[in-house]
Amino acid sequence: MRRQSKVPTLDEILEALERASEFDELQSISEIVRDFFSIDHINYHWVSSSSSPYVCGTHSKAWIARYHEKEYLRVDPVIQGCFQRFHPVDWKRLDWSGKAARALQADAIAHGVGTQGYSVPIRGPNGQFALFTLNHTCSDEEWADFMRRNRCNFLLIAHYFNQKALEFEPERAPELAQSLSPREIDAMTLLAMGYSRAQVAETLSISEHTLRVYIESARYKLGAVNTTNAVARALSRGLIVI
Amino acid sequence: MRRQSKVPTLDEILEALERASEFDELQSISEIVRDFFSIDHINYHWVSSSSSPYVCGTHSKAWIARYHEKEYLRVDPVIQGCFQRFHPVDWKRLDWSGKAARALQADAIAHGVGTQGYSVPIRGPNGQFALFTLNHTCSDEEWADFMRRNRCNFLLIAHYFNQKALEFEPERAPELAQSLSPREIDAMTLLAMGYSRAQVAETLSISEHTLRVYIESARYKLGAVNTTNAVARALSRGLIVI
DNA sequence: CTCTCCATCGCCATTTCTGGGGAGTGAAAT
DNA sequence: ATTTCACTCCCCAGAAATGGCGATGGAGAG
Repeated sequence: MRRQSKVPTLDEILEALERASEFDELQSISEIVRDFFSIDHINYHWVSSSSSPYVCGTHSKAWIARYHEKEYLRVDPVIQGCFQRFHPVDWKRLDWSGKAARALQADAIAHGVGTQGYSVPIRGPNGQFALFTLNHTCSDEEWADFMRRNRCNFLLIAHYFNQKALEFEPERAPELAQSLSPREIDAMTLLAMGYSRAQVAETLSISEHTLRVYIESARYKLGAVNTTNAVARALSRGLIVI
Repeated sequence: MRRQSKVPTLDEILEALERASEFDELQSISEIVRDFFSIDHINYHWVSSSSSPYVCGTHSKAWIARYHEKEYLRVDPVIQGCFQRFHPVDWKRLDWSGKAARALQADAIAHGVGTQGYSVPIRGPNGQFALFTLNHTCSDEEWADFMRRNRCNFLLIAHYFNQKALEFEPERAPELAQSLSPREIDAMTLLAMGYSRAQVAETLSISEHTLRVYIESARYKLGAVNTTNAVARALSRGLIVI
């Protein structure tokens, strides 16, 4: 048994994650994970621009502040690339050709993020989306080899981090019970597909007025101020899919 | 090394999953996984009401057919429970009190599904959702102990199954879109947040006419027919976040 | 047996979008 | 150096969405 040794096993790290009862613990576990894998940085980032940022990891405070200040979230190829993928992705495989993306990249390296990156997308209920990211400075070959050996571990650690984040932020998904009725889902889906109200009403074989009741009702349930916002909220909560 | 033995290691199972190139292979790997864990059933189920069902595993064809015939999808507490959760869930912890749910439960047991169940929710891009389920007939204590020991493995296997399913259904993946300009992203984001055009224009400190040019331009790039559709597409492609 | 929620229908006035024109600047890319 | 593209500004008229009023019947839950 290695229980007494200074370096914990992966299982012990997962257990520690499971036992964590407050945010600060995640922060210190981040450092343990980083040391365990002997890499420069690990970072957990719950991606959402509307609510307060939810980040923990070993990146410098300066970098995190700058990331928000510059609103890099909007142009980050890591975010955009991972959002469309299921599988974790090496940063080298992303598209950094945009001007804003290159600026972000240079800024990140200047802030000591590292030259190599690997991000695991994680998704929870209601369209929740987070990234678990590893960073290091080393050769491409070393990095690829390291990833080959450890990516399963990263999947698990990412999962545990996200589980805790969801636990600590229950207000993120509170009025989930307010799901939409089947007709409301139909209406929202067709609207998201670009149908006008008249077309939706015809498609659903109901009067346009009835349709409006559904839209209003969905809008109310979603706390949206107009149809576009209702569709956006329904989409980002995973209530509809287009 | 157990490489030569008849029973594969978990790593070998994951490798086999990774190598799989067609649907039928997943079916046979399901049986290997079932035997590996010595349980009654394992099942991978891509949950989607719109497209054709996507199921593989060791449940009987009769049960799968009945599940669809009876439209149990709509009332299944496993689906409803897992859809709202991030963490895998034991079927005992779900709410089986509804009339339809109890009928489903009785029907499932009659079809040999087993008395114990454990389902892992998995989510991919664009609201993709799937379940990886384990079933067995044994005591609650045995089941709980088995799950404690193996749930990390199930997370990984579920992930690999889903990865393959997504690979085999490429039409679900949206074409990687050309990105929007910063101003277009601003416009789409604010529209998604429910701002009217006048409000967006004021927020961005531009004329409403200019704003319209951005919206039109984004709409064209996204292949959208109207603003709501453009916002929906931008959201589901991860170009904007709200 | 209520009570809530879902599904369905109607009218009117006002606000907001949409689609059709056109035009000039500066920065980046080829 | 020429082209491309992002960004900015302007007008108008018709189409579409919104807000507020109200109503009936049925299914399921407590």
